[in-house]
Amino acid sequence: MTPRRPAGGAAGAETSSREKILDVAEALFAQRGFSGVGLREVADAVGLGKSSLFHHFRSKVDLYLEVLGRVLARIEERVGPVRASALGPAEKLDRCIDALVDALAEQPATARLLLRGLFEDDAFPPEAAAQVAEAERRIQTLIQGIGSILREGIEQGVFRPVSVAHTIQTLIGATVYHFASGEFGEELIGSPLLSGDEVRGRKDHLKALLHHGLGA
Amino acid sequence: MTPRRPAGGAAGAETSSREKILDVAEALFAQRGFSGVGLREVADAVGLGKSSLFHHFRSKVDLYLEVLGRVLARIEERVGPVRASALGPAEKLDRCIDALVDALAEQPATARLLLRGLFEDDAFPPEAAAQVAEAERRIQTLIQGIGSILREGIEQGVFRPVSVAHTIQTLIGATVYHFASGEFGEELIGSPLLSGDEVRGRKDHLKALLHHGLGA
DNA sequence: GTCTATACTACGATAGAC
DNA sequence: GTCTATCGTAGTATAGAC
Repeated sequence: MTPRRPAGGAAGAETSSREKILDVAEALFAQRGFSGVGLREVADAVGLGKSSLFHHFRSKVDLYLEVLGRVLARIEERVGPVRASALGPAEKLDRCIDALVDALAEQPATARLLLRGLFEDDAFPPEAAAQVAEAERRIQTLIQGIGSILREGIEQGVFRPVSVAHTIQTLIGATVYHFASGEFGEELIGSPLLSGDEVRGRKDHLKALLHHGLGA
Repeated sequence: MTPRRPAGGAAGAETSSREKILDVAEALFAQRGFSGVGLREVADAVGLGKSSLFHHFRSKVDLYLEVLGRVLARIEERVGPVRASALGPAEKLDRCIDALVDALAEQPATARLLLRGLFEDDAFPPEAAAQVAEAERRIQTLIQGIGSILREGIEQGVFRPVSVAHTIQTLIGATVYHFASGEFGEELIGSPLLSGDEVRGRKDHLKALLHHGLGA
C-alpha cells in the first residue's frame, strides 16, 4: 500500500521483487497457513517463475519466517514506545491496547499470521531453529511488556489482584483473535473489521471491559 | 478415552477402525491443520495402509469435516442444555462459560480445531459445500445462544449496555484461543492448561472479569 | 535476476486381488 | 476390510542457459 524507496538506492525505483514476494506471501500464508500455500501460487501472484523465488529466499521456510519477522516488527514498532513511556499502569494499559489494535488493524494479514505463530507448531526443520527461536523471543518480550504493566498496576492497587498470566491470555484472545476472525467476525459484527469506525469501536469495547473488569 | 460398544453390534468389540481414524486425524489436524497433515501420516498412526482410509471416508475433506463435526457435537452437548435452562441472564452466562470451558478442556484437540474452523478458510471443493454450510450453521447457533443471553441481560439491566457482537468476539477469543494456545499458553501460565486446577482457574478468571466487566 | 528443464518426493485417489 | 500397485499431479529444490 505504501511503496518505499530502496534504502540507499537511486530514486525512481519501484518496489523490489523481494518486497513484492514478501507482500504476496504474507497474504497467502495468513489465509491458508504454511502448508496450505504452494510456491507456485506465490510465484504466479508476483508474476515470476517458481524458481526465481529461490534467488531471493533460501527455502519456503525461510520465506515464511521472514514474513513472520516483518509482522512482529510492525507490532513492536507500535507497542515498544508505549512500553518505554512513563505513564501510570492504567493509562499505559490503555495506550498499549490502542497500539496493539492499531498494529493488528493496519494490514489484514497481521493478526492471522500472529495467531498462527502463537498456536501452531509447524514442525520446522532444524536448520531454521535459530530463526524460530528469535521469533519466539520477540513474542515473549512483547508479552512480558504487558505483564509488567499488569503487575505494576496490581502492586499500586489500581488493578484488582487478578492472575497476570490469565489476563494476558484473555487480552491476546480478545485482540489477536478478533482481528484474525475474518469473514466470521465481519458477519457477526456486521461491518468490515478494519474500517476506522470499527477499529475505534473495538478499542472502546476492550478498554471499557478492562476498566470495569480490572478496576480495583 | 472412553471406548463405546458399536451401536447394535455384538459385545466384546474393540474400538472400530473408523473411530480410531477419527481420533488420530483429530489430533493431527488440530496440530497442523488440514493441509499440514498427509493421509499417509494418519494411516501410519492408525496402523493401516493409506488406501484403507478411503474405505471409511470418501476423501480427505470428508474425513476433516467429520472430525470437525464431532468436535462441534461435543460442544453442543455441553452448551445446549444450559441455553435451554430457565436461569437468569447472569447465572446463565456463568453456566455457559463453565460448559464451554469444560467442552474445550475435555480433549486437547477441541479448541484448536474449533479455532481453525473459525478463522481459517480452507478452500474446500464445491462438493463439500453442504457439509461446510452445516458446520457453519451449527457454529452460528452456538454463537446466537450466547448473544441471546447477553441481550436478555442488557434488557433486564443486569449487564451494562455493551456491544453484544464485540462481547461475543471477546468471549470466543478468551475461551477458544486460551485452550488452543498449547505450549505457548502453558509456558505463560506455568502449568498444564487442561489440568483440573487450571481449568477451574480459567473459569474463575473469566467469570470474575465478566462479572466486573459487564455488571451494571 | 529471471528463465527452462529437471530431479526427487509426496500427495490424494483408484483398481483390483485377497 | 485391508492390502499392493499404480495413476496423475503438485510439492520443494537445484542446475545451468541467458
